[in-house]
Amino acid sequence: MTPRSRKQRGAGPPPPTFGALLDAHLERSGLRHSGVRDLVVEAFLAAREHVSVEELTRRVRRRGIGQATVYRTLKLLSDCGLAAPRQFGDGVTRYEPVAERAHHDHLICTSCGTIVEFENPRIEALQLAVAREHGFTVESHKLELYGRCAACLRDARRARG
Amino acid sequence: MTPRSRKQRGAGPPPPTFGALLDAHLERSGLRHSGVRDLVVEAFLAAREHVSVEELTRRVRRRGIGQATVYRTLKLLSDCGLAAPRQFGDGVTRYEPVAERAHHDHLICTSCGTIVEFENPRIEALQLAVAREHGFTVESHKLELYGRCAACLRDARRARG
DNA sequence: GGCCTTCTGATAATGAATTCCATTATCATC
DNA sequence: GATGATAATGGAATTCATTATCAGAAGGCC
Repeated sequence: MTPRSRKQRGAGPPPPTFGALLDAHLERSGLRHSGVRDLVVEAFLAAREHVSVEELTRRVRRRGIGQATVYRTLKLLSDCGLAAPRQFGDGVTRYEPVAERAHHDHLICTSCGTIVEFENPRIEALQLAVAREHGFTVESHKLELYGRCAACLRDARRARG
Repeated sequence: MTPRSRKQRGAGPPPPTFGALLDAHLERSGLRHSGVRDLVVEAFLAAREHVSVEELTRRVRRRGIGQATVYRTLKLLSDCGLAAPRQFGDGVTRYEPVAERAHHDHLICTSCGTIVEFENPRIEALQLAVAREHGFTVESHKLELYGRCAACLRDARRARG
């Protein structure tokens, strides 16, 4: 058990960092550290939007990192719950980091592709209630609302009249 | 304009049938009728679960229908809003008929793959409210809750102790 | 029936995701 | 610091779902 980065300051439980959680998973699974993986993770965290493997590969290719490794790293992060894969219907899987901030859901404009994030505790509470009614426990969820954003609605109105 | 199946009985607006809606779309788009397509649609409606192209093809192949046609037909139904594509994260797109009953969402067991449908008007109402706050209009949505079903929870408990 | 267009089935093509394999890097142990 | 076992890597090859192509069949109007 590595004792590194076990800082405990002030009141409340110690906040586990992204790196610490990843380390824990690596240890648990008998995996190793690697500089390449660190670079991919770093680039992943730096890209704050929902990033595809292709996009992320483009950002690390100049350092000689291949896309197979990017696939593997994102899958690794998904496995330990540090990244969430999302499919918005265009055939490519996008990933976003979790554990940095609260869970959120998405509004997707079917006209221009804009993605807006939101969170709503009341919806989350109702989800848990529904699951319990069916005997389920909830590990994760996806909520996506597809429609037209304000700008596209304005454009549509202007074009019509 | 084909006047077929325009039955109007009792009070309230006339309920457009699945076939009538499809006909309207075909006419609007300058497409034709075909016996093969009718067979695929029939098989699609007969399979009430969320069906993949592969599964649906298996059910119509003995009548000489190829999977390219199944893909095309399901895409056609999606285009006119009579089928809804769903991706549950296993890489295959599943379709389900709409316009037959109210919209519903899904509980997916991450252990055994069971899919349970539910609907919750309060969640739907909150979704509309959230969208309005962001200036969006909602055309459709997807809500999926991933977790463990009652049976798998029971098995897990038994295996543990 | 003739004509034009759409539809169909077989198959090739596409593209995202995974796997293979030879090489390299990591890390506990000496 | 050298060694050995094994995970990690990059590029190519492969898999698999989906889409495009094309020649021939079928729908629908005259």
